[in-house]
Amino acid sequence: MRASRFPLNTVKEVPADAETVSHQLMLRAGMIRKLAAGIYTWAPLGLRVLRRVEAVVREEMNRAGAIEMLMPSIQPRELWEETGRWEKFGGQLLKIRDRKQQEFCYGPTHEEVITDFVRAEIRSYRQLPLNLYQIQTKFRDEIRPRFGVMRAREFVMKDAYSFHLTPEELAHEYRNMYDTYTRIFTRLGLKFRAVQADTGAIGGNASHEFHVLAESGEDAIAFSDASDYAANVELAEALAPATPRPAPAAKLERVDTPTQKTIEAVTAFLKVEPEQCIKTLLVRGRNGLVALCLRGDHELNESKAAKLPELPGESLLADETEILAALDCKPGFIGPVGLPNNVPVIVDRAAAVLADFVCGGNRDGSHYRGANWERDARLARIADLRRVVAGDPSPDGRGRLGIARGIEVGHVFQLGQKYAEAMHATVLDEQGKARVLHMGCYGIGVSRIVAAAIEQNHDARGIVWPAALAPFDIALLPLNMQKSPRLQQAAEQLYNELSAAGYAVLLDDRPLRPGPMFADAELIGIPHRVVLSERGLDADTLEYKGRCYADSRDLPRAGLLEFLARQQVPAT
RNA sequence: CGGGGCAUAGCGCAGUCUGGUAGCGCACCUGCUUUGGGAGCAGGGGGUCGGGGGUUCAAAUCCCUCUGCCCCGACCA
Repeated sequence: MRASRFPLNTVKEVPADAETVSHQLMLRAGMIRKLAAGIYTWAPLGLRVLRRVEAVVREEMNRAGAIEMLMPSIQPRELWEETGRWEKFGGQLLKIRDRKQQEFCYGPTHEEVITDFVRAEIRSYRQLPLNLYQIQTKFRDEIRPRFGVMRAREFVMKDAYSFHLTPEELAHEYRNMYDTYTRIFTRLGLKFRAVQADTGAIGGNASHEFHVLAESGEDAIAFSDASDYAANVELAEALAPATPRPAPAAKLERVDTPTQKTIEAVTAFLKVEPEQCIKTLLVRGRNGLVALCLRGDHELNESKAAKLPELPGESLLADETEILAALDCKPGFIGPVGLPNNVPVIVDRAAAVLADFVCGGNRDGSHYRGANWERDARLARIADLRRVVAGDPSPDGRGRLGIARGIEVGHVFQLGQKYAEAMHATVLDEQGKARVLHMGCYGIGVSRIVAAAIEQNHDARGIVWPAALAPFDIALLPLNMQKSPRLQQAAEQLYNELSAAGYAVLLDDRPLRPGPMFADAELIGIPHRVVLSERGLDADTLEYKGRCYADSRDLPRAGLLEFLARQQVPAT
């Protein structure tokens, strides 16, 4: 590609509304342009990168035996009614109407469409197992799109769906996809980690997320320092403390805490540590309010709470009005001691081994100190409620947990029969009996990977693409070529040679001074730079510099192809 | 959904308080000089000041209203 013919619109100034490095660099490099909140145009430069991600994904999916297809992005309401998700999916589902006032949604995912397709097309167990995928634009009406294409409303996703006669077959394909994802992210040059994930409201047996490790990541992942245990923090189990609860030593005593409503204020006021306090959260249960007790320094893990049988499948804190209706005090002074019997108390494992603790007094402006379970407060129900923190023992019994931040770029899921059952997707088995299909689904955030790769690979001058993702392999920069016919000729010749050898070359034939040429090549992150100059022609050399190296080196002009081959520059 | 902020040339901003017919930097176009790390000089093009309504002799500026965008928060007692 000749730079004079390619819309390279790089900018020096950092766009005002871009917060993350990847967003800033993608805008500065001219890869994307915003059209509306969370909706982006992929400029030619950005599209080249996106296509390279797609190429790797496609190649590995095909190698794994999956088969590509393409489903519509517009989907009729009726299909979503079958699974109940027209309502349940919530505000993220973009609903639209056609001229006849028929309702559709813009697909945020394709379980319904694929299941509809498969139930019509696949009739026999002999056609199984089957793994179908597509690479396609999705739309999710995010509450808060941000960070450019990292959390966009419209984005490109690879979604695959597999169908099986038995759970064993499904588990087998799940493993196949897990391994395939590992290969994909490795080929893309990303530092990533597969972690156990919450199956959440979707249900199902097993699920793993693939996270690119980056400080700007929106997810927290917990991993052991001594084993390969890794899980999304939402899922990571907090083990019960090994030490038993000490016997009560202190007397229960009510203390005045006129304005101290938070753990921080109470501990400062009473001169105790948060570890010695119990905080009590009131949540909406199936039948009235439920009290959740945690140690003062711990935080509630809402997805763990949501799974408690006492809660309606989600964890919503009660508001002040509800609390005042049930208790005689405001939030900030609630505690397990003397709580009405119609409010069930669920105690976190770590909170359950405290003795002589401080807790709310169930009266405004009042706390207890020296409180003890069983002696002063009910301890009928103990559960794992809290978010793990760094230093907690690993749930597999080996090592301690660390917490890292990650960007979720892939998710594999054993869905089981949830959709097949709702939509009556069956095949006939050997006995001629209808059997409901078992289903898996496997997603990769293709456009998000572009941003995630930049988060991991950049420096002060711009993007430093992993080889597999670079929009061009080589930047060919002839310095001041418009003044020198022989330099022009040499550049053209080298450009043709490199292109013929399969490299994606950007020949910078713009009449620019050297500075801006170098700056552009570095900003857009081309891995290899070859400089041609009058000086070099005289000496029959050219200059090579790798994007991630500080220094350049002179090479004999004739030896470039051989040199590049040794550098393992990818040729497409 | 709640709170805050912003909207003026492709981008980044000033001008708004105190009304008087729109400006700076980058980018872009032309010419000359320059040429190994984002050049210099000279000239030039580009704006219904987010939309609508109102006040006024006069509105980017004051008032009303709508829209879009950004940030923070969504209750950890």
